[in-house]
Amino acid sequence: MTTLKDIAKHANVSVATVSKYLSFDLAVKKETEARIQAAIKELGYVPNVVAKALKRKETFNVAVIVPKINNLYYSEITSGISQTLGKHQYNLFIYEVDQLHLDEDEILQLMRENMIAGIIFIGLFSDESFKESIRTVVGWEIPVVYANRYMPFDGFPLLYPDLVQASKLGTAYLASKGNSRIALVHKRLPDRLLDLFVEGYRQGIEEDREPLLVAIEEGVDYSQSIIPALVEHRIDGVFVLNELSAVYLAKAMAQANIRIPDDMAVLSLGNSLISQISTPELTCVDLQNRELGVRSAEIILSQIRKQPFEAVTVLEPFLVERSSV
Amino acid sequence: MTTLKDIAKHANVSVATVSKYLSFDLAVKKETEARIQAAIKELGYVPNVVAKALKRKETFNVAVIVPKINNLYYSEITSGISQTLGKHQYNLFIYEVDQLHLDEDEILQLMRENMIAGIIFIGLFSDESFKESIRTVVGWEIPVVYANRYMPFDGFPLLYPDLVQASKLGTAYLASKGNSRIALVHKRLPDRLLDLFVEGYRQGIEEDREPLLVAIEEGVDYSQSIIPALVEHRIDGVFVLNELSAVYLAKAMAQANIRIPDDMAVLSLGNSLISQISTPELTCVDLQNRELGVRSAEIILSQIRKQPFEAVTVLEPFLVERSSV
DNA sequence: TTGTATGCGTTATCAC
DNA sequence: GTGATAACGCATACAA
Repeated sequence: MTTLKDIAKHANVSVATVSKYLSFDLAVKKETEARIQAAIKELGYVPNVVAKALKRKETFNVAVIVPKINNLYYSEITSGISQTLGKHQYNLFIYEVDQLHLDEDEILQLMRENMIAGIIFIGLFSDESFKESIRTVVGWEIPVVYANRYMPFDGFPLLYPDLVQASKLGTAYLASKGNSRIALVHKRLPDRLLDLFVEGYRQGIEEDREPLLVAIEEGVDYSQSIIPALVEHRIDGVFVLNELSAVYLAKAMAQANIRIPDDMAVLSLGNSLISQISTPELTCVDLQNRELGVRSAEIILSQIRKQPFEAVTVLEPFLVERSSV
Repeated sequence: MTTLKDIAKHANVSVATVSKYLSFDLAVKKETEARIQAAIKELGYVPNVVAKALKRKETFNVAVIVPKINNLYYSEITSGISQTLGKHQYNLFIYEVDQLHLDEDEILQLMRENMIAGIIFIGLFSDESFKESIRTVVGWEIPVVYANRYMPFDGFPLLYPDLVQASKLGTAYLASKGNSRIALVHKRLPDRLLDLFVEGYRQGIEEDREPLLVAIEEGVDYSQSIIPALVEHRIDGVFVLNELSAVYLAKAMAQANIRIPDDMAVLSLGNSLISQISTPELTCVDLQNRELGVRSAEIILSQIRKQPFEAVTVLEPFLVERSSV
């Protein structure tokens, strides 16, 4: 392993000169530059980022804490993060909380021990996961962003899709296709979030009417509980607030001989591969997950570099037409 | 930031004592132990892994180099790796070559600069991606494994599924369900791999007969080119060597009013969520991707710890019955 | 324009 | 059992 010292000796200059030259801190004479460059090439110098980090008290590593890696929803976000960090020469640590047997506190401990430059938390829709952890980390003055989870600003940068707009877009589209009795189907969701969707629904149908809300309990049989509820209320269009559930619901409809979209239209929230693969292919609202990742990374980088950044970033969803509405 | 030095001062012992005590190198007196523990608690000591790495010339970071993060096939492997590394207190760096604008050499350079403890390359089926990079890294004496890609042993540990067995399992299952004219449908694949699948096919049908091989070119319309070929040869069962292609093929069949499995059975290679979601749900051969990840991580750890490890690990696939065969 | 010296927080080698 | 002290590879304040 050749070090700065070796280069310095070989080039007949001091370590400081080489160090400064390499970090563009110092204009050296053409001649010294040549000698340094020659030494670097001859000896095959590889800078030691670890030593640099120790000295500078700062690494080039950013951590992403994510509920699940093997899930297209999250991995789209992660991929956006990876792309952006890579572009700026930052490395990406991934911690999958689901699989890791460590609890959150242990993970956070790891962050400090490793002098992580910043942490991106990717939250669940369904609860305020990580919120306490984020508070802790903020207390340590480590740059943080909280992505994917809607909540009022609480001192750390937030990024999430505009859920009201998403709901409005979806509902309006269903309505525009002649569906007048639209249900919102969702997995367990806190009231605060559900209210957002209901608000968007109202804006979408341009009337002051409440949608039928159907909750999917864990492990239910769609044909036993969801479908009958929809039929009973003579629903002609469903907006499913979870992509996978939309797929399963569409399957259950097919089994029950309900034609999509003629008997009932199905629109899903989220646009990963699975909406495309489903039969029929699902019309959906795209939440811009990749962009969410990209922006999260940008905000973390701004913080690390002590540049200004947005406290709250709201992503604008858009509609993707396929054949289920 | 409190350091060993602070602890030492506060506990009235030397840095060396604290260091050794904390790394279980030294049996200290009950009394000194108490004082050290008290100091650690009072001052809130957090060990500095970066300093440790510099001193020990070795980090606890393992890198995974993967073609694509947001792909269930790869992310299942990655998740297995993450789980296993986490269990052993190693951190996981992820580099997505597709998205990163860096080329492979730059990524490798990063590995050295960061004193990565080991690298797991996840290869493509379709070509010997990364092979040259791996050679380079081996030259640097960094522990390496090559996962997912079949090839003869070449000096570094290999892990891959038993493709012959996978093909045999699938073919035999198709045959057992009364399908006698079975085609192998695949995306571009090197001959060496294709031979493996053909070999498995032979073992599966227990006859010395060649299967019909249908190649899917990039961007083709399944109903225009693949389906007619299958119909023309009066195929009654297809084994699709790529999960996503299987889904698209099933879709195309439905459009062409070919009933699955009655007119034609479809079996896919790979068992991610998408086989389950497809209509009909696809019977498939599971390649054990998560287990592949787990074992890859174990082998990297063995290398890092200079323990013995398997040079070649072959994963045994198994059949998952659903309704497309 | 270049060099000297010090320290980042830890481990490891001695010595006591 | 415990303590000085010298590295690890680099950056930087201060000299020259």
